[in-house]
Amino acid sequence: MPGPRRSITETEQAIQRRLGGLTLQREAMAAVGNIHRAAAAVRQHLENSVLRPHELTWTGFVVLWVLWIWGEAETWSVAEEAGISKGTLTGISRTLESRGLVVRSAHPEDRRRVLLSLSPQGEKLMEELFPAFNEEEAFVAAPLGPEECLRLAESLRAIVSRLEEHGEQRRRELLDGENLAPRRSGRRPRP
Amino acid sequence: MPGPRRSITETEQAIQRRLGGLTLQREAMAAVGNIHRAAAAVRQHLENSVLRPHELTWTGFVVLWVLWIWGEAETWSVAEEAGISKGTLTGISRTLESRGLVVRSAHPEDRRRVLLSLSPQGEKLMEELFPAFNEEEAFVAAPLGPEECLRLAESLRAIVSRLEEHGEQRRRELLDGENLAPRRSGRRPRP
DNA sequence: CTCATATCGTTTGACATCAAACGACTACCC
DNA sequence: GGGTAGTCGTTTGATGTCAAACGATATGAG
Repeated sequence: MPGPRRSITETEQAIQRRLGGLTLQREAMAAVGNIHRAAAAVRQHLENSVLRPHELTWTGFVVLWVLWIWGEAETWSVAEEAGISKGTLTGISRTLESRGLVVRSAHPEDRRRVLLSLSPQGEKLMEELFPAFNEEEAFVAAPLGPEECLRLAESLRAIVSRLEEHGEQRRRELLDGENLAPRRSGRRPRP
Repeated sequence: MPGPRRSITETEQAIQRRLGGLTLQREAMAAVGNIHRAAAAVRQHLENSVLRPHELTWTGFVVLWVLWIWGEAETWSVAEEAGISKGTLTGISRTLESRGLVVRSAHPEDRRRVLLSLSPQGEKLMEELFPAFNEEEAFVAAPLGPEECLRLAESLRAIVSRLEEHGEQRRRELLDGENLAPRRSGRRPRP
């Protein structure tokens, strides 16, 4: 870490100064802001400690993890669990398959669908990787202690559940009137 | 939300089954796993509610936010605060500059450096965008209540601080012996 | 002054990422 | 049994992402 990086405390003080006048929900802002800071910091650490020696990207690992936990699954379900779009999963699973970690097989009853599962080699990798990964999870969470970890997990779970249950409706309400132009990027209709 | 998505509770039960045999730090795993689930869910919600009508990406917004809070800053510092690499920032600031939201100016004493700041237009956008953004932060954090928000923020801050203080050393220890091949992707040395 | 070394932001190449468009396929209706 | 409406995974195009290489500039030593 080379430069004089601003600490998280300094950042929060600067926010206070900047927002001196405005009336805002400071608690929610602190919580949500720190979720992202923590997620980025933890992801960076895990990528550069556990994953890099195996040349695995974060998302690649998440996909392997999903298949390890849930076993063989259809692609749409894997994308959902991994939190990525189905288009992204196409690329990821292509990469993982080329490395021999994942097997793609046809659905027996519907030729549109594809089933993903771990290869024996992928299974073996996860058995080695997961304990190391968990070791680093414990390292980053060390200052918290078991009880605080569980309370943290519980609070975060409440946020995820809220969005699972009410997020889509909320977005509909917010954007109802507004005419959403189609995304600027993405495939173009043929002329 | 089309398909029968697995809930976060179902996921945690599946993890329990899969890891029945192994000895693991379950509390840390639950905490860290939920940090990422929550971060992804919240980011998705904010992108698709507040940011999309303005055609802003998440990272673009974060960069604007950093400049808004801190004022004019050098690029390396902005990249650090935004949690992205300096190479990525080059692209982002190019995009934001082309939209007239950000101004790039030369450092008065060092012609290698570049200073970034918000344009008046960018300033105006943030004054409009930030309250809306904060409103959605409050929406996602609604089930928690102010005290729980602050406790959540505090726990996350402890994790970020731990990595700020001990992360690099930890990675050095873990990877010391291992010979890290240079990243597969990235620019190649010319022949 | 000169030359080596360090550091800045940019470029590069490989891949990730999203949503819309698409082709292949299934399912339903009459 | 012939259309057609819906759903699957893939392709596409724009942008994001990283770390190493790079060119331009600054700094320091002799």
